[in-house]
Amino acid sequence: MSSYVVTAQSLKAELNQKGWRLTPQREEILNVFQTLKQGDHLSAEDLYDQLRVQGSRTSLSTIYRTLKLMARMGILRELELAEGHKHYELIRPHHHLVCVKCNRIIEFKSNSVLKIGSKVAQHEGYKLQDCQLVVHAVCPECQRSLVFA
Amino acid sequence: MSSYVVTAQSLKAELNQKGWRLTPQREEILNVFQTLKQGDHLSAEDLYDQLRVQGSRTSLSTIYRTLKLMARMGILRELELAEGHKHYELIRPHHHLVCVKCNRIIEFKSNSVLKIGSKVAQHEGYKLQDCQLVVHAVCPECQRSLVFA
DNA sequence: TTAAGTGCAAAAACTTTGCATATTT
DNA sequence: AAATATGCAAAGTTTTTGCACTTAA
Repeated sequence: MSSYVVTAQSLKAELNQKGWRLTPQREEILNVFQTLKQGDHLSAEDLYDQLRVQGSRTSLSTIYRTLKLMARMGILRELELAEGHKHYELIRPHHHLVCVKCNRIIEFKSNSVLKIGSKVAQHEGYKLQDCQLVVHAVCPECQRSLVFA
Repeated sequence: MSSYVVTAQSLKAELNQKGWRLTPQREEILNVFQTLKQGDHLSAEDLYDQLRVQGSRTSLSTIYRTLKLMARMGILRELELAEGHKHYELIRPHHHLVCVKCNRIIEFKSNSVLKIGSKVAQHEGYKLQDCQLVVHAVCPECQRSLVFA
């Protein structure tokens, strides 16, 4: 998977190779994801707000376009862990344990899962881009609470 | 995972236990999923159309409400495999290999994945509800085509 | 009987698009 | 210079909600 280390440089190279361009907006967006702490993911709106805080004037349209582009390129992973809208994060090999009641998320790693994903992809002649296990479960606190018990 | 065999009866029991009700609409919706062939998933709109064909007058509102309810109960699995809207299917232990370019989907099984999921959940004190691996990759046809190459 | 569920229509939330302008290559 | 990208505003989709009426338990 090519995306373990994406830099503005490598992004530019990859874009140019396809006749596309590295714009300040795309670079800013990549930068936000790169400086995000592990386990965080952003929605389009989150990203918009964050960029505003940094003084950027990038529009929501551009954000949506860029998010989709980078997801297609295999740089960002699109997540639908909780209710509502999509979230994005840089593709890194890790997985999610999500509480179906309170949406709390624990991140974990597993080489075995990656191996299984690679094997399946290879078996079908697919070229692997990302491999993500989502475990839905009820966290200890929610098991004790009576809400939706 | 309790949902391997959901029947109208067991659904009614589970609902009543929480002070909720089994309505004709909920039963119809469950029935559509039960008669769906393996590998199929429905969006809210799909389900609405299908119910219409069968002569049901169930509203879209009710469909959305029921889908969300059954997903929370651990009967349905919420999927966000392709672009656009959510899809739903009965929870069965299986996984998805998705082409990131054409969205073609191959379904596969893996006991190892389930084992990993169970172990992680248990380790954190979570009560397992569902465990799903999604492998994103490029299918052979799309590797050959030049679109987004 | 009565609390939960439904349908409708309206609103909200999220995402995409057309077009004129600005920018990378 | 030429084609791609952006911003804006408008439109499109998908999902949620308020409320009066209905219905399962």
